[in-house]
Amino acid sequence: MVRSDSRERILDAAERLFAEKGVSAASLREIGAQARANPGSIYFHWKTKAELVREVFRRRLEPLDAERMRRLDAAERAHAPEPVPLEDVLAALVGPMLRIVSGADRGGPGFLRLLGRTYNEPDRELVRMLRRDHGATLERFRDALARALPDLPEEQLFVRFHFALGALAYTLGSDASWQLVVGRRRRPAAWEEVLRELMPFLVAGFGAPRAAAAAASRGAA
Amino acid sequence: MVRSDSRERILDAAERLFAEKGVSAASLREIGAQARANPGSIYFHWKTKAELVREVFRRRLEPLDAERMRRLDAAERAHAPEPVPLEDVLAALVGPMLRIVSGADRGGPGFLRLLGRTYNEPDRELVRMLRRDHGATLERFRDALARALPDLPEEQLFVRFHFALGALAYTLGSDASWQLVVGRRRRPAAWEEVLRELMPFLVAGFGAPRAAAAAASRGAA
DNA sequence: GTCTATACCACGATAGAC
DNA sequence: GTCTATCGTGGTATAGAC
Repeated sequence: MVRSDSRERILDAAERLFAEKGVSAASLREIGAQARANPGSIYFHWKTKAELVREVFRRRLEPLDAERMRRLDAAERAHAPEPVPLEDVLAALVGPMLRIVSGADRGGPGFLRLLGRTYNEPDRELVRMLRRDHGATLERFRDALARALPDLPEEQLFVRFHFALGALAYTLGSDASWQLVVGRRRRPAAWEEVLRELMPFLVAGFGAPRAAAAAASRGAA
Repeated sequence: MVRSDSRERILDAAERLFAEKGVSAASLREIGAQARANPGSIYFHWKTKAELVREVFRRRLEPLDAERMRRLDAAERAHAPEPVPLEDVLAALVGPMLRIVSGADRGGPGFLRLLGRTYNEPDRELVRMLRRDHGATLERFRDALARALPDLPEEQLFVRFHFALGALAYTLGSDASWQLVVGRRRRPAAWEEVLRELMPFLVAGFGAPRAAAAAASRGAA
């Protein structure tokens, strides 16, 4: 408590500001101000801004990834030698986010917005960092999806996984973009509900018939 | 031609740099350098950076939106008093992008990446501008989707439209994010092919059973 | 219409007092 | 461990020569 209280305050403020204005637009000065800490003291805890960013993500993603893995592990055990069904794989991927959204986790929803935006971030270094630290989870789920859909050619599976991540990231990251769709109406539903709606959308999308062979698609029997 | 050659060069350079590094990270200095024009002369053509950004978008989106509208108009005429089928609505939305991607339009693919990213941009002003200038198209397609899916409650339609735009925006905007999915493999397919794959994914997603039922569903084909 | 030069400010980062 | 003070860089934008 006495040790380093400001450290946590800085992480909280950084997370909030990153989610609100984007990582690059949020300045250390402003983070310091919101955390009631001096911008200079950020450099006592982290060597650079990038290190601070990294810890903001790690603090949230490590438990999130761990729970996703746990749920996928459990599903794999439950289905014995059979592959885990598509719905259950997706539930293990998306479900743990519901928990964070559901509010027990202070500031969690803000982080999900940040996360959604960051996957589509132009900053190469940031995405590379995210992948180095947390890419293993996505790879594991990608492989689980491949086992759940053995008839879908690998390349199409990758593309569809990409679509799914897009729908997810956009849903999480958006805020302003809701207004593009919804216009002046009230937001259509609480986040929890929206994530629940996402599931059947993705299940159906993954199960869709293949695109017309008109594209002269290569490979893939 | 003689008149203001640098003006077009500046727009091209700005578009390229916005797509590559993001709107806020691309500086007027760098834009000027790439356009072989002086940063100062940008201010002869536009009052602020925001005005330049606005024109970069307008230059591409106006023809794109016009073609989308034309195709939707044509589909509506073709289907007489019946609503346009879901696939055709989506084709009118996504199809015109294929043209741009297909290369006749120099720099077009770069713009699509920019567009995809911008819908999820933290910068409130930028999104507001985009909506003011080009939101009418999305509203029109949203309404066409509502007519194509009369049994889907309005709120769920909105949410699914949002998912669809997310998959689309992410697909367009990504580049780095492909690597998250695909790992070290080669890029799975040309963009044109990927957009074609998107169609059945979205059609199936829109046609999915409602969420409540799916929560406990097992063994869906 | 395009250039050079520059004002002015906010940024990330460092040094050193306390 | 936190502060103040400050450095150098690079951002948007402007003034004025050509």
